[in-house]
Amino acid sequence: MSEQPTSAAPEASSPRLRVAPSPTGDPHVGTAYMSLFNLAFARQQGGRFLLRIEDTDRARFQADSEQQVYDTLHWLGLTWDEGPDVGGPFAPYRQSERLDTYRPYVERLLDEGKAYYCYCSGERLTQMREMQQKTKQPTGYDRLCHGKTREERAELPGFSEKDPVVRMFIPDDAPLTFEDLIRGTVSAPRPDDQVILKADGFPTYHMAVVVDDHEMGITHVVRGEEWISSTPKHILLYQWLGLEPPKFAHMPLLRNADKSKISKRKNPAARLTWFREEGYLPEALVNFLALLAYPPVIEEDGTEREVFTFREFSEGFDWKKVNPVGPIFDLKKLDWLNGVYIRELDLGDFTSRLLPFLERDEILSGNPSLGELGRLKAVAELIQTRIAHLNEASALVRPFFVADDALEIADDARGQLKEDAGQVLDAALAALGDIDDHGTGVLGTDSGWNAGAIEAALRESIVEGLGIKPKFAFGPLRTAVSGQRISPPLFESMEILGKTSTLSRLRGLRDSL
RNA sequence: GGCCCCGUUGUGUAGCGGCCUAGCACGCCGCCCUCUCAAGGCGGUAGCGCGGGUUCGAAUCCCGUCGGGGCUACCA
Repeated sequence: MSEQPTSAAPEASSPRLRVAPSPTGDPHVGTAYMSLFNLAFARQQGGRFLLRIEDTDRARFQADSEQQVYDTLHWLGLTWDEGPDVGGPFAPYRQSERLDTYRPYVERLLDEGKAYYCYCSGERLTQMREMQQKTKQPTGYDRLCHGKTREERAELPGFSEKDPVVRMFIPDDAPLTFEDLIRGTVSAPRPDDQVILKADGFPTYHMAVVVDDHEMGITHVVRGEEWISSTPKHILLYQWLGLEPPKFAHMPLLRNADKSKISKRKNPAARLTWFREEGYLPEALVNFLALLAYPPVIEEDGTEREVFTFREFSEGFDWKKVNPVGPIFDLKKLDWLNGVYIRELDLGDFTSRLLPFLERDEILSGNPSLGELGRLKAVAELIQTRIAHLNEASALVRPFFVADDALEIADDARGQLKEDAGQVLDAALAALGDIDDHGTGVLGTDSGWNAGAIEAALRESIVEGLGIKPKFAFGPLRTAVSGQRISPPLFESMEILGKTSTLSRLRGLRDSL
């Protein structure tokens, strides 16, 4: 193309990076991973980060996928400066809307003999490939169509009546090495005559990516390692078109436990939406993703710190520090990190992040009352150190929001009860019955019914009075109050439930023995 | 099959010729704390794939080998 948009292109000092997912299903964790590293560098350099939708594969296209990409990346806080939804100086950012853009580039390559039409049928290509594999030949198009007119080609077998595709005519001296920001000098396989324009008129990835990256002023192409082998095709296209190639950084691939490339089939965590469903905090996931293939932050005193913000990650970012080894996507550390972030949340924030999960699990409505929120906050404080995922909250919170007579006693909790359970419950009923639960403070907030008083009364009557060890003394009470074998701290739970509810539950279990 | 990328405890990493009897984090195991479960504290387990070189000296450099992965589409 003669009039390249050099005037509109940004200064060399201002990097422009992009992530370019395909809308072919649930957004992939790899997209977030690539976005994170792209963004870290872009922000550090004061450059721009854009989102481009690569929807050239019409067969695998899924309409709702694009919106999911927006949602999940927004959720993670990995936001873009230009994209299909927000626009930008190089719109449109959806390849299906840029078909006219690619055509002149293809025409030019055709005119100059760097590309040619291919009329081979799919069957012929498949057969050819199988034969090559069988005879242990390198696979690749055999150039049957090269230099032939449609008519000449039609005489030969394996001819397709459909519109022809356009293929690159790869020269013998095609450059096979390039500089990679992460790996240094990299050599890649010699390409075969790659299709650049499909029969349906859509460009393939290889054509579109080069044209778009150029037209959008992309300075750094950061993508997965799987693209190393096709980089020579892209470099060749840049060369043919007289364009300056961008810098390349090929990130290691995330792996399944068996070390294969991470896939949705083998790993539920390959789906980005999964993390939100499971109750992971976006900041924890971002931190975790950064830690894969990248070292911790080094403190002034030389110690390492693995918990850090995106900002810290971005400020110290260096391609040289990226480990080219593909990490196994092992969630253990993410679970720990998630707990760390959960504990760091202030109580109000933590409480409100619980809401969607409690609504989903039908513990609270989408519009809880002030009283419910107050109680939830009190419960939240008790469970904040006790959950690693937000979706674990429901089981612990539920007993606080069910009617006393609707509380279910879990089988394992009931099974733990010993013969002295009745005796313990009776003693508790008597001891707690004596506590005055009327408000005594200025606002009626200080009550005799508080965890300290409850604990003192129960210890006196059961531990000291009956001589039962604390561990066994409180088990039946826990079962009565929560219906569970494990629960938030007992005395605090009783305080939150209130005297009436607590006694009612103790009596309920007592009566069912 | 061909081409390419990669190789430090179970996982993620530090290390870039002597500071390494290989550090850190997670996990796992044990102990402490304790009304359950967590959280927290303390301690422990486990690694340079292998074989040759180079060198006074190698996890660090070179070669080979083995192993894993990716690509090899009118998918990205």
